Amino acid sequence: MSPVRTLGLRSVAIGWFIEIRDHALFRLIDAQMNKKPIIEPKARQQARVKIEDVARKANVSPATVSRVLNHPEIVRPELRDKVMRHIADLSYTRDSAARALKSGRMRTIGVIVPTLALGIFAEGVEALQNRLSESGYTLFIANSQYDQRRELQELQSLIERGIDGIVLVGGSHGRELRALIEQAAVPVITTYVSKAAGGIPAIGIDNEGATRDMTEYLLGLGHVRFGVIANVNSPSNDRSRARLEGIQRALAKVEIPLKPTQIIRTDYSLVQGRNALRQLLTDHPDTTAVVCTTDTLAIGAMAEARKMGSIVPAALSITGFDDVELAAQMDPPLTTISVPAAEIGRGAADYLINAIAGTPVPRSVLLPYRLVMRSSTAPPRSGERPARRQRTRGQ
Amino acid sequence: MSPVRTLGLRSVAIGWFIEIRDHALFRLIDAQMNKKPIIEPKARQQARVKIEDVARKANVSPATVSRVLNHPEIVRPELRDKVMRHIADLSYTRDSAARALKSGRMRTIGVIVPTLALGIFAEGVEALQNRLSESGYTLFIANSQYDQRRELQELQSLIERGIDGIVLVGGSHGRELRALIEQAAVPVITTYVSKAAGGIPAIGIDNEGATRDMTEYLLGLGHVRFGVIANVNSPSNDRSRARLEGIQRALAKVEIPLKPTQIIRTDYSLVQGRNALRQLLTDHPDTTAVVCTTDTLAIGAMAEARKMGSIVPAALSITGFDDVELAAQMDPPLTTISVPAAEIGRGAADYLINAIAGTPVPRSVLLPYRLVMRSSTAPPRSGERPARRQRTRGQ
DNA sequence: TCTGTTTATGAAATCGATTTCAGAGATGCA
DNA sequence: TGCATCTCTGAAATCGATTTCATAAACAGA
Repeated sequence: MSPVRTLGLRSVAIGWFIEIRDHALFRLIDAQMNKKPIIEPKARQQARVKIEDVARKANVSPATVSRVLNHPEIVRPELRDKVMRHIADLSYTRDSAARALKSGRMRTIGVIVPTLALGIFAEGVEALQNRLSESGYTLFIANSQYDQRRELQELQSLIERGIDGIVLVGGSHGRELRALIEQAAVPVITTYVSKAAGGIPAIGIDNEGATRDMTEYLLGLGHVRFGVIANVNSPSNDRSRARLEGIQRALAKVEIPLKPTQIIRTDYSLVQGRNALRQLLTDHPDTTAVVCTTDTLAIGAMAEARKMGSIVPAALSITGFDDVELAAQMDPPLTTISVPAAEIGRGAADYLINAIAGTPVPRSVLLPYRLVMRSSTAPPRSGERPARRQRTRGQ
Repeated sequence: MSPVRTLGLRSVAIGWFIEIRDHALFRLIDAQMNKKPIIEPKARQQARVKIEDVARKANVSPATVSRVLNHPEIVRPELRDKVMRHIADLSYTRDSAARALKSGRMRTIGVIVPTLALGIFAEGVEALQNRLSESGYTLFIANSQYDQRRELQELQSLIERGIDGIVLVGGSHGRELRALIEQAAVPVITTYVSKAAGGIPAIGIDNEGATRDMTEYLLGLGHVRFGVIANVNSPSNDRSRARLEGIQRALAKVEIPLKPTQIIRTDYSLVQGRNALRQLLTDHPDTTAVVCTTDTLAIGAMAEARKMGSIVPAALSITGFDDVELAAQMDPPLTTISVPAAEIGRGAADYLINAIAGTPVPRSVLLPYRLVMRSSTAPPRSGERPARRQRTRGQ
């Protein structure tokens, strides 16, 4: 192919319409034009056992074998047994591609999570897979690294794969993504949130409500000088933003100001939690309560507090969000919000299975969270306002 | 269907051959016989755009459209552009089932991990998926919950799906599983170990060597009274067994006895680590070094040590394995073995991609681990033997 | 024994994309 | 100009399982 032709194609393609260049197929075409070696299909190593082979050995027609597999009750028992024996003999398995082609069903669900590094997502995916597996579905997994553009690409790839349903995380997805889903006419559900943009059904908890509760609990203990550590840096993480809002609302309601410097906006990691707490206590040494939007940040904050000589909870109350396994084992154990990740995963699976079957399904499911009060929180040492109730706590 | 017939089939089926009952297809048949509603295929929501539609609109044959998509360089540029335009117009995507049926390639890899709850597996899967995605592959995920029987079932399901390659974890897999893989003629690689039964290629670290190093390091510090906490209860977890063996060999070499009561055999969890340490110190109060086969156990052990008033590392050295994010943030930071999980995932992906393409591939890959010396280890307070070198350590 | 019904099975069409094979048209050379 | 060669495109076969339709066999009732 001459360079001129390539140029011609390129300019035309760009000229028309920007979306054309994004078309999933074209990315592959580009790859091929650039001679990036796309893997060559290799000849099948050995003849696969086909339904016809079974049929021949059992002296029946392929149709009968198919019926034994798909509608055993309409085949005469002796014949059925004979066919089953031969199926086992040849250890025949059906070709799912052919099956999917004929039936139009892949029996496949896709999930796109921001990352698997978060235990809470890993747990949800595991529950999702287990439930799907019970119903004969298989799970495609992809991760977006909190990047909406990448989420869109992965989704495109999954849709091309012909998935029957898709599980997303969070409520903020671009219009492009919603259009893609709509056009593919694939059932979707988004998870870990209670509602999503564009009317996508959701299953999860009320993140804002949870931190509002948490903040009110701390207010109830008598705290007035708050600090917040929130991983709100990635635009697609609406969970943490909702959590931050919950804190802000609860404080606004009782007219306690929260200055920008009292909110550390950061990314997600233990080390970031450490740094955040250090900065917080440097800027506002009189802080008595730190609300974190994830346990990881809270655990980092606790580690740093210890290092800085600030006793938790006597001098400083710290709270988390997620209730990871470690939270209960910290010293002191961490007060946090428990998120029913496994239930979310199972619920998402059930939703999609029903939606695919055409069974009526609820639009969205709101699951309860639990405020788990442990010993990382206590009344402030000397409340400015009289503490409503003095609780004694261990450690 | 009459109950008699059902009975007949059952007894016959059981009578023949136990393996027959395990055949994947038969599980589905059972489900259907029991009238468990298997999801009914629903009619396609809307007529999907087919290659023929594009061909008609562009006034070419389906063959040409296919060529534009698969071998663009052999189509005349003007024609190619026209076809591409119509493809974009109709936002046509090919039916992957039909494609897979014709080409015999699904462009799909399957992975079966014991669980995703372990960060180290989640990390590996994430790296695996990312690398595969770059090459146009999609990843099926399944988990075995450390159950070999379940691993076999999931594998069967994946093979029926027509996967082009399979990633496993660990080196101990039943003969049935190996037979299944062999028969399906699917490239396979197992991960996190350096070698596997049945000649399955592996990519990972030398688990035994790692704990041997760790133990020798502790011996070098002057420790002689050891305790071991090992999650060796699940039969499929050969990693932890190898780790336990590494400890035993290192001690045997210097003729330090390790009584059965000095080895706590347990499951995998933080709480189990706590309990194990308590029991260890109850039975052997003079223990100075505890080697754990995972960080989670070690972290649990550290928490319990603190609670029991045993100062780490002054009174008790504790070591882990995996180097999870938290390990470095503990107080004191945990001495452990760093496992290159992401590298393992990437390596597995590369291996399979090459194997599928027919490129020669190495049989196995041994990756280096790192012994990360932190402050949870120190010379024993009063060495029986003279400590070779006194190190001062923080905290 | 014969007709009408039910039941069980086989032949053949079908799903959608890919690819072989053959032929139409363009081009090169004598 | 005529023949050979090359390039490009279309018709049709193909992948493997499912399912409709038709038919053979079995059976009931008269």
